[in-house]
Amino acid sequence: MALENPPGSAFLLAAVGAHAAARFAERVAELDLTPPQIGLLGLIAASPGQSQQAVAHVLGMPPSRLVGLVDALADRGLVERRRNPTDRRLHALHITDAGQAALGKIATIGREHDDALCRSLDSSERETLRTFLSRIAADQGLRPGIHPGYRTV
Amino acid sequence: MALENPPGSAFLLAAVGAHAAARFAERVAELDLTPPQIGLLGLIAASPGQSQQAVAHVLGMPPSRLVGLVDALADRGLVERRRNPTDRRLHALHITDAGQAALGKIATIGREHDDALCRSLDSSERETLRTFLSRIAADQGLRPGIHPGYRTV
DNA sequence: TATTGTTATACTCTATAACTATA
DNA sequence: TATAGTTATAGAGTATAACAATA
Repeated sequence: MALENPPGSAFLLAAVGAHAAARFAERVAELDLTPPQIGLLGLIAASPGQSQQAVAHVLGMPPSRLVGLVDALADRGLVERRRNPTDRRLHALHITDAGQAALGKIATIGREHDDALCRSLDSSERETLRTFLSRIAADQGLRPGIHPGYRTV
Repeated sequence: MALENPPGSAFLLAAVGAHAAARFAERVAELDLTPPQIGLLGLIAASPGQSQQAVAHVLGMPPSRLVGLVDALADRGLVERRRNPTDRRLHALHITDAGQAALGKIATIGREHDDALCRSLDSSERETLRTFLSRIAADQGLRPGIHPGYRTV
């Protein structure tokens, strides 16, 4: 889209945001994890014990898609499914110690990523940027910490 | 990715950017155009007469992918392929009057989209946001007006 | 009969590589 | 032999819908 001169805020946001997402995906590939898997891991850590249906609903994705993501994390021992004894249909999702350790590494990578992306802004400018982006996110109905890319479009 | 509290700049950028891109795609669907088609249309308008190979290289996509995009725009009469008489292998890409008209509508939609996305910022804040984003884009090697989503990852 | 999780199927998007026409 | 453009094939990712287990 080479349309406006200079480009508008929305185009810049989309372009820089796509770049940020691509660079983050590159960095975490080192851990053999994808951004969707990491988003799920973070959500399970933040609110453990939820059913797959509940988590899928929060992320705005079909439950069938969640199965594969949980499989990948469970195969590696980062999360576990615990059957509810009173209603054996439910699989409560919990993070493991290995999962917590992985989240620690991810947080470090995230900070490095943040610094590299915003190295052309000083610390006060970064704060201003975060303020503006948070305000837009809230105004646009984005839930904090949930990437809208999960949603059905 | 619900990892940091509060979320870092990179995550906010990726989330807000994905939201911006999704809303823009919704708006231009009314014209029966997709964002990649629009990006190509804008590039052809900005530098007409280039070969498909050259355009594919600028956008960072395989030439085979460009064929389908050009087909879609040419079928609708928005662009045209002109064979180079001295080297008949080359197809120079040009925008048509209908293509220019479509770009006009797209620009209007883009401004509306920009206003809706940034309605929680005043005009001076929007200017600051554009400044910061432009600086990040330049620092990160993003070429002005080219969406990095075209690139091979 | 309703609900949770899973699997099966089909569809979209894309890259790679084969092909053609021109040089 | 080399290059521009095109077509064919195959792979990834995803949604929809069918299915099995449990209530």
